Amino acid sequence: MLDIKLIRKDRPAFEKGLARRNGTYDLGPLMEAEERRVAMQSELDGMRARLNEVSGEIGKLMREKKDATAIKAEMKGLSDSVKERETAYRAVENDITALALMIPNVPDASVPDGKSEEENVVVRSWGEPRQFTFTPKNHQEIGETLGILDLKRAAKISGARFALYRGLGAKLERALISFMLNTHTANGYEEVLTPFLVNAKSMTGTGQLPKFEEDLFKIEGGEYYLIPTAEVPVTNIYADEVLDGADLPKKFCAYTPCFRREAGTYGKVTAGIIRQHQFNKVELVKLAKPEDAMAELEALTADAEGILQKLELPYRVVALCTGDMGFASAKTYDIEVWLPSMNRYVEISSCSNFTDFQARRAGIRFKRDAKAKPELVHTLNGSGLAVGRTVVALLENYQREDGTVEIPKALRHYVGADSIGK
RNA sequence: GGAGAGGUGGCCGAGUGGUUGAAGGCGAUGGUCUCGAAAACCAUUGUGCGGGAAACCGUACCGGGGGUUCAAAUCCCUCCCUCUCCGCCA
Repeated sequence: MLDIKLIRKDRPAFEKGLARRNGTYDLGPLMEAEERRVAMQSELDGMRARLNEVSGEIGKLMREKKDATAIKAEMKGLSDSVKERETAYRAVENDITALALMIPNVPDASVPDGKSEEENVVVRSWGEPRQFTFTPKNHQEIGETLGILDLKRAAKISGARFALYRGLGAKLERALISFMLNTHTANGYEEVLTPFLVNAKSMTGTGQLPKFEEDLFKIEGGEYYLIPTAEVPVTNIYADEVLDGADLPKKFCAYTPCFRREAGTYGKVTAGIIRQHQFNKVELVKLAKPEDAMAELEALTADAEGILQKLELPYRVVALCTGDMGFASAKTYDIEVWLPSMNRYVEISSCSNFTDFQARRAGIRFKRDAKAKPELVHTLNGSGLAVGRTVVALLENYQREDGTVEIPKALRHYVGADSIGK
């Protein structure tokens, strides 16, 4: 959510920022409602002041055993109209909230302009795509041949876009989760294990609701949503709290499964386990002081990259352009890993600075010192990494001509094997 | 699932329907004292919104929502959450 007070001060700046995104966002209805709200509040406050004053006088009269019937009757009228106006005021407030929740974050000045992912900017690359002396297979073929991936039976159990890992495949997935969490905790992130079902308030706090409900799985009965990312439960850990500025930045890492409807993606990658309704992910989340947030984004991205470096997987980092950035983000880097079967880089992590956008929705604040006013923190997160896609990258990049797969050195003692198959 | 108790300021904890934004304690902050510290003492100490350059003024908030009343932390309804006991269960 954007800062309505700030919009009031400099509306053109916000309009310019929003215009850089895809889609058009009209601040008109929001600000008109806000103007109405302010006028209504002045009026209401005045009425309530009068009511409070006279009520005090009535109290005095009653204690002195004097008659207050007439003045009571008069106040009944005022009291009733206050209630009427309060109802109208609440309606306007609700309108404002509903409108404000649908407006995306303003892109940071450093974000490149652009309409679509075509215009994202490659920031850096690491590692060289391997030159194969044979035709590399895709991960599905490798995995099924090795008996570590059984998508047919996953489809039988659940349906399309689900995975069944077996044997060393299952162990590889588990090993990666441990490896990632251990790496991140060594870098100062606190490991947390969160609920995988959350309420609507948490989803609203991070921005999945109300606008993107169709992307989410909702539990029948209406109480809970399955998390689409650990970002939701982790960012909301300190919702409606005031943190001590000395404790910032807060750094968390968390493993969770992620559940996504993937509605409207029928045309997109269907082969293998690239795009699933359920996948595992290790997430990094930070709560930072505003002035530190951009530097923390760089550091967080580097921490995510560290995993790929240890696994010796070639990747590149891309700065998303304004047209490709997510709803809540002010700046996003995608990390893309090289996939031989597709002969291109594919997203394996997305690292974003949400500035105060989520913090305002979720009510996450901090105090610089004991006397200071509370301020909104800035929130950040990034995948560190998507585990399923890491398996894909490992299988494809480390495949041998004989169909076996080497396990990268950093992972061997987690898996307890040097290779898969043989 | 059955029975009961409770949700008040950063924390603990009072609170008879009317000078209660809320006693008291702890903590925190500033000060006095001290070579310094501790202790003691004094003072200050919530958040949102509106107005104001500011001092400050107004208003709302005692789990959420609704109601009764001139007036609600206090009464009523409802929802949520926490705790205790019994049952069941990973």
